[in-house]
Amino acid sequence: MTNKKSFSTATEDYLKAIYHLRSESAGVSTTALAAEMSVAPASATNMIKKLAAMKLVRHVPYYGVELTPAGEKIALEIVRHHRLIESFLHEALGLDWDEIHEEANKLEHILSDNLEDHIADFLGHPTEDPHGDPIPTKAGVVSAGAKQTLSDLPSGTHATIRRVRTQDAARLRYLRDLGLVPQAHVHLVEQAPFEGPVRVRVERGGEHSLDRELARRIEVTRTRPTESRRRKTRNKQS
Amino acid sequence: MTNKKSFSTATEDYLKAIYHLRSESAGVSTTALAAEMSVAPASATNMIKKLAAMKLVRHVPYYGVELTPAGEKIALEIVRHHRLIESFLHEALGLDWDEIHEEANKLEHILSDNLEDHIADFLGHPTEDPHGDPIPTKAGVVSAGAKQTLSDLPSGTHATIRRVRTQDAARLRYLRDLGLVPQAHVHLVEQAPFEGPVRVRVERGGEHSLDRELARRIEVTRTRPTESRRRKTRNKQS
DNA sequence: CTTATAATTTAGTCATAACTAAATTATAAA
DNA sequence: TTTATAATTTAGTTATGACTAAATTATAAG
Repeated sequence: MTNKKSFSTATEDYLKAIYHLRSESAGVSTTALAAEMSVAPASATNMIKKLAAMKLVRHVPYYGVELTPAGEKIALEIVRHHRLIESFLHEALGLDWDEIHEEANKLEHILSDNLEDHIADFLGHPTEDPHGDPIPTKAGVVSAGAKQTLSDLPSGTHATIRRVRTQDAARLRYLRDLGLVPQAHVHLVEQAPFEGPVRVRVERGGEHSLDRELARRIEVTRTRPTESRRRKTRNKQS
Repeated sequence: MTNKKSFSTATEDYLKAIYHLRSESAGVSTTALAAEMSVAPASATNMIKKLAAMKLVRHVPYYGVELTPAGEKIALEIVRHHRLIESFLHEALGLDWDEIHEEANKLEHILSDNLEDHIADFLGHPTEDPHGDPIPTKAGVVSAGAKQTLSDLPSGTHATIRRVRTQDAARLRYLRDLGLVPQAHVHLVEQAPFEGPVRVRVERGGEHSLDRELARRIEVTRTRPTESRRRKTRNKQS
């Protein structure tokens, strides 16, 4: 039980990147991986070969890579670490939600099992981080996202924000200032045609126009305007 | 103001080790440094030359190294990080005091200025960590230790434990079980001759014999017997 | 004053993970 | 089908920081 293999920071980062880039259809291309890692394509090729030798990825030259079960296990562990740390930094230490991603990128690699458990206990075993990203369980189970985005909603509908898919600090600050954070209730006022902006009213906030690109990064679930919403009181979801 | 140089983990660890090994008199020997770093002497020599080239240490071949002001500044920053993290892990997350040293050894290198500040705020800017080790200020000021140890106390005296100078997990667990932790009040029952054991009674704990070697690692300040102690023991001199 | 021993340094290797430049393969256009 | 372009891989280099073996320097004993 003491034989928990240890991998380099670089190895873990590549596996995490592949995990984030993967899609159902095809493998992850060398170029995409290199871009995600901010590294020259040749460097990615090199690393891919090492990962393949370690049986953490499958590599079909000129086609792409995909994670093996062993590789995915490590990737999920890192993602769990990352999101637990983000939650902790936000909840316990009051870091802003645009600061936590970069910190977590460094801390995720040196989080011991023991410390991970203490943090999870402290937080009450959360299932999502401050951006609404699901936190994999220790066993490696991730709750499926597959949500609508602000960009998909018909105008006139109401929704609750569930997840904000960006780690860009400037965008995150902007969205926070607008009140567009997970659990916020919004009313979709208008969808401009021709991929134009989306107009939303934020409960307890103003009305704002959002770039379509950004709107697509905001995942929501539709909600009906509730009694409590109309009365401006807190509402409990079932 | 954005130009804060960044050093490798290895560099920081060597500087910290030199800081811990330094004495007023002489430089730190290559062998001692290599031992502290668990590295071959030749590796230490190599690193010393790099550190000297970076003007972080002064090196007199075959004599030893010592930190330059620049090197000491970095060492103190790492020591501050280390002790703040130890405090945080203990206070906020409830890790045992024998677990925190190893965790802090990893975390100290990747603590951002921002996170450091948040942690210090959270803890209320403590001046000592859970072992009683002083936490350097941001400016690099360390409160002097220079205390008596349990080994120096005349028998019959009372004292308060101020600092426990070991990071060995097993010893720390042992001392904690005996109640020999900072702020604990003790009564020195007997000093056995010929470097024999030290017998102490711990307030709200039992009476124990401590190896002289270990006793020397426990720093104390003399205190007069408290009300509660006097009522119980009815035993004084001084 | 030599010599044995201990400490230290030098020299040369290895592994990791980045880089550039050149070669190769795949894909799309003419 | 040939060819231009884009993607990918190969080859060789670099910087860190560890290692061993050999050479050097300092120290203490006879």
